[in-house]
Amino acid sequence: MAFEIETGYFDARKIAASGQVFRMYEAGAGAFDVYSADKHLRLTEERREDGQSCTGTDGPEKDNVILRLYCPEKDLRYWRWYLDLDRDYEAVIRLVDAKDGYLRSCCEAGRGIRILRQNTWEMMISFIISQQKQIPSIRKCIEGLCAKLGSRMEGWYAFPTAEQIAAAGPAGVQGLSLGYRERYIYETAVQYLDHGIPDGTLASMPYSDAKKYLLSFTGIGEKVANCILLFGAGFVDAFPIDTHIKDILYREYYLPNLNGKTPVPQDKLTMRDYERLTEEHFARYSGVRGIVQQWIFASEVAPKG
DNA sequence: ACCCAGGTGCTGC
DNA sequence: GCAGCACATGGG
Repeated sequence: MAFEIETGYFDARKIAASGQVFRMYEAGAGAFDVYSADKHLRLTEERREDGQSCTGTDGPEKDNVILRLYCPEKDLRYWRWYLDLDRDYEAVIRLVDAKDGYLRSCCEAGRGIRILRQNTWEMMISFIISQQKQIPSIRKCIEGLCAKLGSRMEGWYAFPTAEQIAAAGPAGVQGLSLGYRERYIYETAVQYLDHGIPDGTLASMPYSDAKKYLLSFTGIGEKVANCILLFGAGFVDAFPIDTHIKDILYREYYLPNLNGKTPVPQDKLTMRDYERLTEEHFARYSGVRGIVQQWIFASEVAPKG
């Protein structure tokens, strides 16, 4: 079944390349296959040329995209929610400090990127895999894991459930180039079956409780927890700080604001220092800092199509 | 051969 | 609390 939705601020290619989702593939001009847990969506995107391609000015693009969702009717609500179409991203763009030229260029480059509301369990395992890996390699590992342990669908594999990973035993996660993450994945699956999610969904918990819960799993630390909260639980204020974001914070917000003081070398800055930098310079984006983070990451780190 | 990748766990102070 | 190190594997 095809369902048509008019929207604005949507760029599927940028979303697919933004590093937040690993199972979203371009399948020809303006068409994308998205896989989430045991669901599949074929998405097409048609852009109306409303005047010009807004380079320079920041005039809001109003409902200039027609999305077509091809999926079973019972999944329509899931995918609509997944795409986060109800959030006003133009309002977030309007928050951007006019004096912050760097961030202005990032949000222009990142215009059209929405923060997807992905499956929490899938994000837990995906971002455990992501540590110390590059995005193409992460994709390969995830597809390998799906093919080995996930349910076979028509022409693709579902993301393996915690039951499937745990039932396969420690050997189930071997032979997939997961390296030292094998243990993290297997143990997290077992722990997930034990603890479950305390009270329904992470999204319904207070932020700090949700984070504490995630940190209790083997292989989930501060950075991975923030990615899960941001991409898999709807906490758009979560701000994952990885090596790239560290470099950028140091270059764009630490060095230019020394006021004559002698710089501390970057490898001397602690995690607290980076958190302090974010607090200082991104306070005005409180509540939506994850969106800002994604603009930065996508415009500077993610593979440029 | 060397360095790095969307880091985390463990140890020792 | 925070530093220092080990941990697999693939790619430049």
